[in-house]
Amino acid sequence: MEQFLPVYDPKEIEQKWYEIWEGSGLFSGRPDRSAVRFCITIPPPNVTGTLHMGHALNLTIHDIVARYRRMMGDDVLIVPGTDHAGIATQVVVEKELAKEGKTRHDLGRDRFVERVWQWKNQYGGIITNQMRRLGCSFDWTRERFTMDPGYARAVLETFFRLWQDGLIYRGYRIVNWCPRCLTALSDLEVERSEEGEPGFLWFIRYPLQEPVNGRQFVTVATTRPETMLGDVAVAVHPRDLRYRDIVGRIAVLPLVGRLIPIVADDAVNPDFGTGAVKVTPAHDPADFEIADRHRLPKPLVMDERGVMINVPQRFVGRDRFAARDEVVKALEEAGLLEKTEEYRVPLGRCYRCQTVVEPLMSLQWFVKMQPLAADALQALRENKIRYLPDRFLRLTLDWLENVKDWCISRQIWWGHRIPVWYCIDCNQGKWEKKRYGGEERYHFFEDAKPFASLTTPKNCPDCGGSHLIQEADVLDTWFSSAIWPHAVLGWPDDSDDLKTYYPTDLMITDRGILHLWVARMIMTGVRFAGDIPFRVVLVHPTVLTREGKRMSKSLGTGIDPMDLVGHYGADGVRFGLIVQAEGSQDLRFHEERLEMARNFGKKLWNAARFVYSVLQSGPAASWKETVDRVATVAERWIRSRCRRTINFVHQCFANHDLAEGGKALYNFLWDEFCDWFVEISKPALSDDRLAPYYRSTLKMITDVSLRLLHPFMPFITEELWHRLGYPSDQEPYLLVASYPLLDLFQTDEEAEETMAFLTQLVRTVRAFKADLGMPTAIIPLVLAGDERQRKAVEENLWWLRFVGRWREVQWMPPGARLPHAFSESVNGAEVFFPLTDLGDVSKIRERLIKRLTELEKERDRTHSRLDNPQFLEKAPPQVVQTLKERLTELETAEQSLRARLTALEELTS
RNA sequence: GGGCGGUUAGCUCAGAGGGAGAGCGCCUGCCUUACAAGCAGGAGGGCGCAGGUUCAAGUCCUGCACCGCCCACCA
Repeated sequence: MEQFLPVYDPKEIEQKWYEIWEGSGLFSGRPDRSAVRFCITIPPPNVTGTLHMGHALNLTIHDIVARYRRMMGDDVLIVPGTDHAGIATQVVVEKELAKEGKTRHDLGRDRFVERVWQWKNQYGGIITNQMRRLGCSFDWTRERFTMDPGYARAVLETFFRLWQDGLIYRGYRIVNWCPRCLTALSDLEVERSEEGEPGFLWFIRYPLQEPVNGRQFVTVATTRPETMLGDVAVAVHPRDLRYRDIVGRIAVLPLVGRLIPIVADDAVNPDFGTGAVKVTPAHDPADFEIADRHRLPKPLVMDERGVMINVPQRFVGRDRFAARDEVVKALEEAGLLEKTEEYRVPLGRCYRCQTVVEPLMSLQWFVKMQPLAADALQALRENKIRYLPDRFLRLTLDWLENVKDWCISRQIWWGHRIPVWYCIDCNQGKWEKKRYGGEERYHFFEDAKPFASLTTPKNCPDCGGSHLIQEADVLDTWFSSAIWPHAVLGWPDDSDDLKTYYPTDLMITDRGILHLWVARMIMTGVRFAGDIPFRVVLVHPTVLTREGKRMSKSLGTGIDPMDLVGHYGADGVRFGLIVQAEGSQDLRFHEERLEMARNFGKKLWNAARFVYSVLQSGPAASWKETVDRVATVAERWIRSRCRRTINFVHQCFANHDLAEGGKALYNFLWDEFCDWFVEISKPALSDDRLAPYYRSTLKMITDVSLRLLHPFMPFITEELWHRLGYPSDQEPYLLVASYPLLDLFQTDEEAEETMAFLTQLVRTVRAFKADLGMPTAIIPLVLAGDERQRKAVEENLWWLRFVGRWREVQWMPPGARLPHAFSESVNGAEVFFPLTDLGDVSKIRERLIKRLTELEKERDRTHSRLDNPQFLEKAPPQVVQTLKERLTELETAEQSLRARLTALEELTS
């Protein structure tokens, strides 16, 4: 056994153990072993990132579960990895370039992508090292990155199969466009605030070409007047009587002079604004559909940067917001602005850079979602995947039932380039060279014919020509993460890992990415890997600030978990976080909880130090000898309590209720083991007849406790386990030691009952002394009670005197009273304090009176319930019975309380 | 606009039909030979509001209020 360090220093032990563990290879999955498999693929964080509190909680849950299963003997595989996070990473590197006064276009595509790789190689390890610092026992030999060659192959394969199944198409649609990132975004990548953002609703008069029944113009309302330059119609509801006579007539588009029809369309809400709406197909999704229905053109009036194009000279080249002001001004000048109202505008913002997203018509790639959603829906309806809490299943079903096609193309450079090529020769007249974002490139029209290929083709499959141009766009990052579980296990190859570990057991995630990611994994898993990707989706709380706000770096409300690890140790952060993650409630993070966890660590350390010194001080009996003999009540009690704790913790793991499990261990170790058993063991250890057995019990309970706690606090438990000399050839590390099972100890009702009586006795005496201001005094006692109680006290007097600071105890028969003494009753037994001078008894009197009032209240309540004939008639007899017993108890307690009060008065008068 | 959560001690949260709980914080006393990041004792609650069901309601039902999340093209 090593020498024991005097103080607990997390820093010293955490790094050491992680290196030893990782070096031991015990984190690795072992398909060759015959064991129950347990596999999780972690949600890969962005390579660009550093860990935030949400990750810390997520990873802690992963690792607690992983360590538990490993100790239960399973073949555990937790696959870690990172996501290339297309836009996010590109934005970071672009910012770096900006500092050098460059843009990505200065470098060009290839050099820029190279630069991102450099950046990834330099900083990509930060976040995985942070996982290590947290203690995550993941299989780093299987670490994956979503742009690794193998993974890229899986991504392309997925695209290719979708292509072959006819689920990929290209076309003009209104997409969410970020004019800063210069790319399309999926609906899920756009953030919208609940109540919109402050803005205006402008009412614009569109003159009619010819007056109708005296009407000169039609007024439309809009929040985006600049888009009117691209209007192709005015629409009204077909049954709107106000406008019935102008439907089919022609209006003159102000500022432009274009003649546009007035059409009737169901999509118009007659109750909004004036009931007449301008139709701008290229810049509004609803208008796009109206235009389709009425065969109207779709002119673009804004380019990819949000700059006005194809508009009258006055507005050309203006930014969209400047153009807005200018259009309003021009309308005012023309006397066509009827009025302006303040209005909250529902705006979307880019989830990466917070720029206001522009609905913009552009040529994009889409996945037809319905067939994929159908696959997922079927699996979910067959209850193949359990959601915890299960309400999230409903949410997912709703989303899948209403899913819309997925825009998967992104106009950025960092990502998986879409494996589609165009033949220049076959597509004559269907392309042009175009400057795009400062870069010259081929632009293929909607009717150009591309082909998909898994490898870079040399020749056109149709004409054999070699003038091939690859699609410039890359795939949405979520396209590649959608295949994560099977792809990291080796798909599309039929690898050993895939065969062994797929479907995985758990998906542990925040609810924020339930659709963005989890639902899509189910779709691709079912379709391409032939089965659901995971059996259980565990949705954990979202970590909020203590005020209940979102944690975010930009708001300055984020907390760096690594700072916390520095302060409280990884064990402290893990434990402090997990006990806060109760239920499915969001978690308002309180650092005080980490303090609690750190204190717990120190408590554990000191308890172990005590056990260590005890084991040094003399021989321990074997465990067999210890249990085979007639043991003391305290030993039987701690074994019984320990068994209940083991049972409870297993249940908690089964229910994925880790907070409860952690708290149960905290309570067992602190309240029962440290506060009682360790104290009781002190006098036992100075008794030669008991010492060897108590050494043995302390050793055993400590061993079991460290095992139980290891998943939650891996470092300190491993360290203590070694310092106390528990490792063996079969169990070299606590990491792979067996998790305690129920058959280790037996429950012992009798011992628990006796101990409840004895500890209550001790507490009562302590409270009495505290009230008198003499807590450390050693006082004599006289007890009155039945034979069992007398026997219990006498057999345990050796420790009762120590922990309770009693002097001597005299015994009287039950019911007997010691005259001129104050008394308290405990479980029907009576404790007398034969003190000649009680001193100041005001506190005692106060307490007695308070308790009496409470008793009276409860007695009255109980009484009136028992007086109620309906209650007696309808309530289950058992309930009535226990209530009757309760009443008797209350009455006795009240009597003795009154007697005690009287005695107190007599004593002090 | 629709949907889903939440409202219990000063704070963060458990409790899901029959005697209101934990941690932290607070008060009092203790440097008791593992531990003052500790030990011992204690105070503190109309369980959001209003109805209803029931012998019995934090607990079930209805409505309302406030907080938070998700979804939706209402310009």
